[in-house]
Amino acid sequence: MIDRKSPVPMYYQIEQYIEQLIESRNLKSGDQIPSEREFTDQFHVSRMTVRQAVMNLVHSGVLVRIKGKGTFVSNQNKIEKSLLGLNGFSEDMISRGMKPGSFMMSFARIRAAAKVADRLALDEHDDVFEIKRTRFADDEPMAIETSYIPAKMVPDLTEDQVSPSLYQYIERQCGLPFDHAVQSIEASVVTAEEAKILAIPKGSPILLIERCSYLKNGRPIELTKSLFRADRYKFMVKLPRG
Amino acid sequence: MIDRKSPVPMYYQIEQYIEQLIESRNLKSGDQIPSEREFTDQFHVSRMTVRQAVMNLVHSGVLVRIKGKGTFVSNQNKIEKSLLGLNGFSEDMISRGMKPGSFMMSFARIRAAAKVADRLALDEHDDVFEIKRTRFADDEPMAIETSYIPAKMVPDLTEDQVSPSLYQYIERQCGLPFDHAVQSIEASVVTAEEAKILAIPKGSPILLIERCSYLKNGRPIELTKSLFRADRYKFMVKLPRG
DNA sequence: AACGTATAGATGTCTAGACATGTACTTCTA
DNA sequence: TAGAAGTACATGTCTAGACATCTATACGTT
Repeated sequence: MIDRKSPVPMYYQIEQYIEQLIESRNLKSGDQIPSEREFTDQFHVSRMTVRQAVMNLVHSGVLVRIKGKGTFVSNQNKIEKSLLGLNGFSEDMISRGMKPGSFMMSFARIRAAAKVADRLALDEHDDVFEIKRTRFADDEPMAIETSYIPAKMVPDLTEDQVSPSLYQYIERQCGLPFDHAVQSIEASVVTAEEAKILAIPKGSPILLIERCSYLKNGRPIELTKSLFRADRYKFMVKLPRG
Repeated sequence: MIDRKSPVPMYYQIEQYIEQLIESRNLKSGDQIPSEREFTDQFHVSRMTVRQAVMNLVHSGVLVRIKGKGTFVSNQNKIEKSLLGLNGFSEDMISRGMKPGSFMMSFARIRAAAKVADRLALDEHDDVFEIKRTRFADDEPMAIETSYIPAKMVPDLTEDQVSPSLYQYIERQCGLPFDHAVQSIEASVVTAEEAKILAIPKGSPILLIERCSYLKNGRPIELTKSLFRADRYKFMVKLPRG
């Protein structure tokens, strides 16, 4: 179970062992894991080494410790998790218990406008894919979304690949791992045209969300501007301690 | 510097000492902090105790360690940090390069309304402090803020303590460490009364932000509802990888 | 000048204990 | 029967070391 001769530190092997127990559903949310003493006996390592493994998992939110009681698998549910992380529209709607839908209004390869080129750190003459979609939740229009993606990063992008999940295509097919996104949220009121698409009265308040996603290497990979109906959509986010 | 008789653990005292060095700009971004050995000599504690303090700050992103070289203050710049973390109005405005101001409209100890009691996990008959403030940025009204704090958690709260920094009072004076906050952001339009306070036209769009802060022990400690002028304020957030 | 070795000093991993504190339960006592 | 005391066991804090590994530098040797 634990290889003392391995160059992989023992505390890390124990970490992986615990995570694997959770992954394989041998331990479920809220379950108590073996005590430090039990791990000490099981793996023949000192208590401090067990603690190092367990504390790492506590810091990353996988486990929760309660003094005098024990250590438990975090029941940080999916909705909490989705508040913390980077998700596309579909994942967002699913975590809210709604059925996501999408209608592509246009898909084109165009020269990047100055503002877009600036945000995506491109030269003026570089191309981007521009994807305009109306987004639905439970078959009602929820948002208007316009995405820009540098053509040189994802040269073979087609309309078909966008539909299932743009994020998964970029991450898995292209092997470009996401790192984080910076999002800005403003309030505004709809124009007549937007009101028509979203099926809401003229002058209704809307949430204007702009998101720029970055890869692990620091390069921006996607800029998305979204207009959400304010009567149906509330943006939620969980902020860790400052 | 370090009080061995204090019930506050030594590793935590060391944590606060290091954070204070950074706060007071004695240590700047990228600076190397004293080595574990030096702290051991300075505070007469064992190396493992120093490590516990330092590793906590590494896990929370304040410090970065490089094997064989040393431990350094994270150069995650302020604006990045403020996007990721939990900040009060004043910190938020300062990180935007504006001068924060505040006018207290009311400060009272009242019975919690049902909605507030629910969010703060209180009984119906529990008291809360209600703090209503108009917030200014560069001497112009920017937001209307109403905060609720359970009276039993902070029984001795007075108007004077709120003014400099409510967060610091709770965290340092009361010894109640924050863990995270959950924030929801909606768009709406102002009422006549609100428009007057914020000095904007009737029917202007506003950002309605509700924040509930939680302590390390999981208990909610603060509920704040804010109305921000949409023409001046944009909410920004950094989302780590999903 | 280029390369390899030695060394100092930093963090990384690990041990085998100690006592403190909180929780749950049992047992004793008034 | 209610409350106090005890006890088992959990995590929390802390020690004084050990050896490993990595970085940077100094110093020889070729």
